[in-house]
Amino acid sequence: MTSAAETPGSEPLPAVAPHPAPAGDAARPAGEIPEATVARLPVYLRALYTLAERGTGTVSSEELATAAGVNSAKLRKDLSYLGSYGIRGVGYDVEYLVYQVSRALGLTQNWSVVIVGAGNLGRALANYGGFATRGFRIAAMLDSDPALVGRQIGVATVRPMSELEPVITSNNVAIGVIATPAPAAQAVCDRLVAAGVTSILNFAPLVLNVPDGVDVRKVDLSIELQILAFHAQRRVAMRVGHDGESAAEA
Amino acid sequence: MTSAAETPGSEPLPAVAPHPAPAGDAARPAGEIPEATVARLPVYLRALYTLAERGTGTVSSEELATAAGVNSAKLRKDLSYLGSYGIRGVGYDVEYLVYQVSRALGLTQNWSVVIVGAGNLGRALANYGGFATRGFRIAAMLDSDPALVGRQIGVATVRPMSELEPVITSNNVAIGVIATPAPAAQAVCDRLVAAGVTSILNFAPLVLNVPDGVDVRKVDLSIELQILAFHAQRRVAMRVGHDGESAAEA
DNA sequence: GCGACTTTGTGCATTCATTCACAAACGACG
DNA sequence: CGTCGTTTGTGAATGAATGCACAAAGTCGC
Repeated sequence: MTSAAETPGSEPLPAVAPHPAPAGDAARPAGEIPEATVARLPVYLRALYTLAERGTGTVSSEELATAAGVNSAKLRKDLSYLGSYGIRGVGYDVEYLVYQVSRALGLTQNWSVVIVGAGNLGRALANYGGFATRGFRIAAMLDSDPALVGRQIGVATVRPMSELEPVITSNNVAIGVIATPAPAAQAVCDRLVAAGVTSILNFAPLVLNVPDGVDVRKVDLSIELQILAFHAQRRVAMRVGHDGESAAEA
Repeated sequence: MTSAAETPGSEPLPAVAPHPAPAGDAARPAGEIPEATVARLPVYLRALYTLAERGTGTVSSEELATAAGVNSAKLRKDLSYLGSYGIRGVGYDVEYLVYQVSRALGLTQNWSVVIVGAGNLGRALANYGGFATRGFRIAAMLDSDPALVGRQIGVATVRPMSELEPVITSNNVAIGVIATPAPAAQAVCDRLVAAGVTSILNFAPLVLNVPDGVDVRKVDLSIELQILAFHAQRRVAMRVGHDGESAAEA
């Protein structure tokens, strides 16, 4: 009973439906998925992949929520923005939900990515397996350091910065990853944007300036650590405060 | 980043509060700082450091907000949670505000950090300058691979996993960074928690299970890319919809 | 075919976050 | 010393996200 979870009854469930929308599930309410939901969909997707590998055919919102670390009402509401893909009394078909979430996230098409900066971080990214398996292809890896150019890193070979524009246009690259030191990042960003990149993932510790229509997300180790420090500090302060006064409740 | 920028000159400005509030008291105005604000404080802090290096003495909420990429009302409200540290008609004293934000975030004390996993990512972290300059000290770097043990990476030498517990207790480590492959992460996490770590920064692509009282933040490349893909897809869909082709829905 | 049981999807209340808009506070200047 | 322009700090309004609680919709046993 691992697979064989075809949609019961009427709908034949197309394995892959790139463009055309089947009349049945076109019930996207208004097309608008809240940002907070979008941020959680990849987490659900990963949990679903894990379940699928384990051979699970269907999963309840409760189980999936636990696996994803959220509460079940939130998960159901999140999924409801994509459509009504569960079966009451049963749960969600894992494979079908994988497809629907992937489609909602835009992962049914392949995305080409360039990574700029082949330092430690760039290398870590290039070697990170999670890229290819989710529909992201590293079109090129670039660095301004001649000593690095030509080196093979993961599946990519480091190329000189001069190839940035041609690589982007010829591969139709929409996503750029900036893994350079901070001083170089804005200039790199400008070149990416000028070459047509509209989505940027920035690892350099600064605020990038981009024109409207360009989407930037940042990943910043230092910021995450500082947030942790804040909570750690507060924990300590609370403990001291409670111990100092009489502990009312334990 | 050398913090030894020359003093702005206008004011001597001691390390503690000048006029408004008495020095170093623990009397936080109203205690609770919203989570969203905490997440932005490090951004402000970095912008402030940049301004300080440039020799700027005071900054208005408008300027600082621009530098940090937020709107000025939000910035003022955020800062107001820390106290009333601006001067009306003038702005904020940069150095003073650096101190206040640092204190709010708990960065006036030093935090010891262990990094588990000396692969590409772990190495990138160890070489990342942003650690030491913000009050974070790498107490140790650990890896289970004997081939890596003993290698010098940045300021740290890779040690065997067996030293995890002693290092944590003897250095009073409160923060652990997990930069291992996903399959190893939960076990590492359990050991960190058992050894007394209460704050964890997780780079492994899975949801960690921790007891109450332990704070986990995750950084996930794959998730960020997927969020970018979602928006990129929507941009394309909108453009197509406008041009006339009817593949917009679903 | 029917009732008991399970689980989804969602209306609603509540909490959290953002933004507006303005009075109060400040320096400058004559 | 009073007026003027500037900028903060914050009530109040708006908007987004969360979580509860339950009806609707399904399965399963008999």
